[in-house]
Amino acid sequence: MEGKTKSCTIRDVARYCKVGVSTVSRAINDDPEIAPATRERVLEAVRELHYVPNNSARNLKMTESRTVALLVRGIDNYFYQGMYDPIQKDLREAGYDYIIHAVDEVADVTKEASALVKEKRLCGLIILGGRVDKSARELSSIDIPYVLCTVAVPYGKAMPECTTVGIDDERSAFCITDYLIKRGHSRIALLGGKKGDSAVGARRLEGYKRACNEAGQPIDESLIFYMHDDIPEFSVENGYAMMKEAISSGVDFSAVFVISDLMAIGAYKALFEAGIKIPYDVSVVGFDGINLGKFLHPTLTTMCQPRPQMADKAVSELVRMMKGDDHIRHNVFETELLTGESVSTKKD
Amino acid sequence: MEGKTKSCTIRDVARYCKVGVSTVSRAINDDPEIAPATRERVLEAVRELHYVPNNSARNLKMTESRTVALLVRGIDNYFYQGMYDPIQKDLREAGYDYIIHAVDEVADVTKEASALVKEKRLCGLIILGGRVDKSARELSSIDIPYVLCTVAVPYGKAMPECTTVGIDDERSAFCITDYLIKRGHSRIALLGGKKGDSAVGARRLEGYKRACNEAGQPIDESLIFYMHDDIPEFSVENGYAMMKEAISSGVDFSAVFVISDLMAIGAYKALFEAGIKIPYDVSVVGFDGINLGKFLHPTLTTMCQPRPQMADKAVSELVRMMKGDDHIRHNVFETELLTGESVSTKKD
DNA sequence: TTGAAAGCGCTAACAC
DNA sequence: GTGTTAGCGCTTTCAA
Repeated sequence: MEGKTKSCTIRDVARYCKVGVSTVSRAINDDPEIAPATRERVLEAVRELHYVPNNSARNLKMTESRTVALLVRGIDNYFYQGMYDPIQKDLREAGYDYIIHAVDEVADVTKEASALVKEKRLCGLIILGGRVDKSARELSSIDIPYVLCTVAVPYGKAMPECTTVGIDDERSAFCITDYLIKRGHSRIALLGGKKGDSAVGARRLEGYKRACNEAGQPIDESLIFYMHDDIPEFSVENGYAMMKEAISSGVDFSAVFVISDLMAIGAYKALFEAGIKIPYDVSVVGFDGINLGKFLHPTLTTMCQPRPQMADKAVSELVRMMKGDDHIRHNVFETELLTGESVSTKKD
Repeated sequence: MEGKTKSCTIRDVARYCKVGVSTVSRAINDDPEIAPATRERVLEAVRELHYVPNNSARNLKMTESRTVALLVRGIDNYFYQGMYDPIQKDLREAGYDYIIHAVDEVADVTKEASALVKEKRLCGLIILGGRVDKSARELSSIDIPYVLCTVAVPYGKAMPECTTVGIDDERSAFCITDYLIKRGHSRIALLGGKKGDSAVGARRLEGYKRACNEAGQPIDESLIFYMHDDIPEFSVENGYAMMKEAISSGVDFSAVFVISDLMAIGAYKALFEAGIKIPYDVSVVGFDGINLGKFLHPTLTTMCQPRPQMADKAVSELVRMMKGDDHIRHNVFETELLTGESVSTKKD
């Protein structure tokens, strides 16, 4: 058993094989102009010595790479499931390596991004999730092509000056609320975002309000419930707590619009525990279109974000830009109403 | 609007402020022995120029860091939800920075780990998920403290020679199968791992078999179902497909042991669609103890892996080792039977 | 308190 | 084909 040897460098390998460092470098980089015999000898030594190239040094030296990073904010967000695979596949097919770097909810995406770019000599970047606000300006310090995918833009703010892939939250929320209204519901509760949220929560709230307004229904603030601050955002648990709050508030409603499917699962539970039958007593709609919705009972009616297509687009847009086209584009995807069994038609 | 300026370096900042590079270095690293006035001036320039230090160069130079990496295999695995937070929090409290690096299912964890260690000058590493098989030997090339958390060790293989945190899959599977047997079930279907799996799937299968054997029940191979290769492992969809297969096979069973909770959600759906009532017609138990189980209807009986405690332990073990204690320990956590409403007692 | 200079490990010119 | 060598951008002695 060897002790904690100071990790060996390219020079150690070179010395070991009695060759120059560049020969070792060539061997490990599959340089064609090296004698196959030498290459084998070097590679053998590499294995022998457990040599692993120091990427920092490598990245420092190299002028360009074929590496794209996927920067994810909120790694455990169930919503992204189903996006990693297409992104990875598309990127591979386009001939790029890729790495996933996750940052936690509180991290500064912009900073992480800049650091990552420098560190890895990235040639492209996809930022998944997060929001763009005051730090948006600083995004411009990223000097390689990048695209923002499903990144929330606070209501009222201008779109960032970079390529984006997303949906129109306001419009989608409008549509699904309108769907409920068309089905005869006039008292629709909203399980929304955090109080004071200015991103997705706010956009979806706006859509909800507009639908009510256009249908001539006054907004009843007592029908609007906000996420609990002490429970993770957009979680099942939060949906459960919010729905319980709605029920115990005693306010009357025949339908609920829950702004995320995961929260809707929690809402289901709260309704069930209260003996309220979906959709007979109360109709429920979610938002996102995660796969779990189809496995609920009753299956969940929701607005589906076309995640695989969005993932594909994020990659194709990035590839386009990496090839030199520095046009900025905002790709707004249509959401699709996924009809489940959780909504009933109300006849007065 | 500035063009794509070649990203600026410490020398650019130095020149801009008319100071030496080391002064800039001191400023950005909060070196105490620098005049506050100079520091401010430099920091101002840093902002002005959008200067971001190149981590590769930094890591290359620095001899030690306080950075720990969390290497996750299968980033979209719902199971890990609830582990990121404690790990992050514990690490912060212990005074370490940390980064999350995700590798996809097919990547070579060992290689990624070695590269990451060198690249980031890590002082510690937690590997979450994945399995240890032929590459186990090469783990030894990681020359910093690291711990394997919820990493599957193939059946029959010796435990790796490093600190681990996990559960006894065989024993846990035994317990929950035994629980079903004690509740009067004698024909228990198993929705297991992939055919030929040698890790968790195999261990849980062994536990199932042992429970049957010890209860004097012969193993009926027709009761054992394997994951479909064309559907993601351990997914809801796979559980659904497997359960459908079990139902349509016509084989008789009064209970099902599903080796993951997520799969159990799919199984629920298949049973429901077939008009089979849980737990009256068929009892269902899962494995893992993810939060969603409590939100199902009926709530899921399952073996709960104490994820937060495992996360805490992973960190405390790592910290212990980083402080110089190079003792290896295998921490095997007890799983806990979480009783839900999905199991009925069968009286003959 | 600050600046000059020596590398960290690697790649890529350039010589041989 | 292979070796020598000049940096990549940074931190860190060591002098001033």
